[in-house]
Amino acid sequence: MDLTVATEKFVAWWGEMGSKWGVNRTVAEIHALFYLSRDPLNADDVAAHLSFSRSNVSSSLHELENWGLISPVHFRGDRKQYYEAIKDPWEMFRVILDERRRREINPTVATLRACLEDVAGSTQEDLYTQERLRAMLEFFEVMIPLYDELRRLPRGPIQNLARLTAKIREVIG
Amino acid sequence: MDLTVATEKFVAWWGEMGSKWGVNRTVAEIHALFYLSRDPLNADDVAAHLSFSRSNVSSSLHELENWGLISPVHFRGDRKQYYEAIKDPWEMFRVILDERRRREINPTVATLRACLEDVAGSTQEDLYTQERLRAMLEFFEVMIPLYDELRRLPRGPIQNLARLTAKIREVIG
DNA sequence: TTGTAATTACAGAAATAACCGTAAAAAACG
DNA sequence: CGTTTTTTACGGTTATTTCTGTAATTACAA
Repeated sequence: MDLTVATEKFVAWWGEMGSKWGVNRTVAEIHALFYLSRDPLNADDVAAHLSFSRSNVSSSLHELENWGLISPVHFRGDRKQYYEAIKDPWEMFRVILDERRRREINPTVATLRACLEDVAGSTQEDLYTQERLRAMLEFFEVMIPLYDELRRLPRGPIQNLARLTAKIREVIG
Repeated sequence: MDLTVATEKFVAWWGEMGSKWGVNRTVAEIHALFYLSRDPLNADDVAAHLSFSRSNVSSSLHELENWGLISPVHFRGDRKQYYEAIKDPWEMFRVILDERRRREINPTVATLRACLEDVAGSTQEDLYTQERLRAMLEFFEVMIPLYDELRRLPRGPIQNLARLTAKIREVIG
C-alpha cells in the first residue's frame, strides 16, 4: 500500500504494456514494482503494495524468475523469500529479448523449416507459398546473427552505431 | 477450405505467435493466410478457408488494415472488397515495428517523462525510484534513434552490419 | 429510384484467462 | 523430531476476451 504517485503511474503503465506484448498484466505490474524498488521485496510486500492475493503473487514471482528478470535474495534470520530485479535497463531488455528468442523465434525458424519440407515436392500451385516461406526464413536467418552480434556490444558502441548507420546511408544513398 | 499441409501449419503457428505477442489469434492467422496467398482474397474466401464467421473476418480485416499489413484491392465488375498482404518480410516487419513504436514506445517515453515530473521535488526516499525512471528513459532515448537509423537501411547493408559489429567487438575487446 | 449484394455494428453466447481462498506441502527453525 | 512459518497446488469463481448471428447500413447496378 501507499506507493508514490510516480510509482503507481509507472506500475500501471508497465502492466498496460505487458498486456499489449503478451505478458500477464499482474506479472508486468509486479515486475515494474521490483524495478523501481531500492530494496528486495518478499511476496507479502508485493501483495500488500498492489492488493493481489498471495497465491497470485506467488505464481507471478515464479514466472518472473523463469524469465530471469528477478532473482532470489535471502536475509539471515528471516525465512521469507525475497527477490530483486535486474536494475539496468540494458541488461533487462537483453534478458527479455534472449528469452523471447529462445521461446519464440527459434521455434518459429524450426516451424518454417518444417513447412518447407512439407511443401518440397511442390505442385505449380504451391510454388508461390514455398517462395513466401523461404523469404521469411531468410529474413530470420539474417536477423538472428545480427541480433547475436548487437546483444554483445556494450552500450557505448551501440550509441555510436546510430551515427555509423547514418554515415552508411549517406555513402550509399 | 482445403489448405495445403504447409499452409495449415504456418497459419496455426503464426496464430500461436500472435497470441504470445499480444495479437488476437484470429487476426494473426488471417494475416498468415494472406501472406502465403498468391492472389488477393475477400472476406468470404477467408471465412471459408479458416472457418471463421463472416463478421469476425470483417473486423479482423479492419484491424490488419489499421496495422498497415494488408491493403484493399478492387477488381472491376466485382463488388467484393479484396485485400492483399505485404509480401516482403523486411517491409512487413518494418511496418509492424513502426506501428508498435507509434502505439507503444512513444507513449511509454511520454509516461516516463510524466513520472519523472511527478517525482521531481523528491524526498530522499524516492531518489532511487527517480534514478530508475531516468535510466529507463535514457535507454529509450538511445534505442529509438538507433532504430530510426536501422529501419532506413536497405537489407544489403543490414546483412553486413553483423560482420561490422563483430569487428567492433574485436577491436575494443 | 429500386432492388440486390456486400459490409459493418451490436448484443448476447461461448471460450479463455485470470484470480482468489483454502488446504496441503515444504522448509526453517529450536 | 515437532512446531511454526512460508510456499505451492488446486478447485471454484469471476472477469475478460473472443466469436457468432442477426439486424441495420451502405454501395452499387439496373
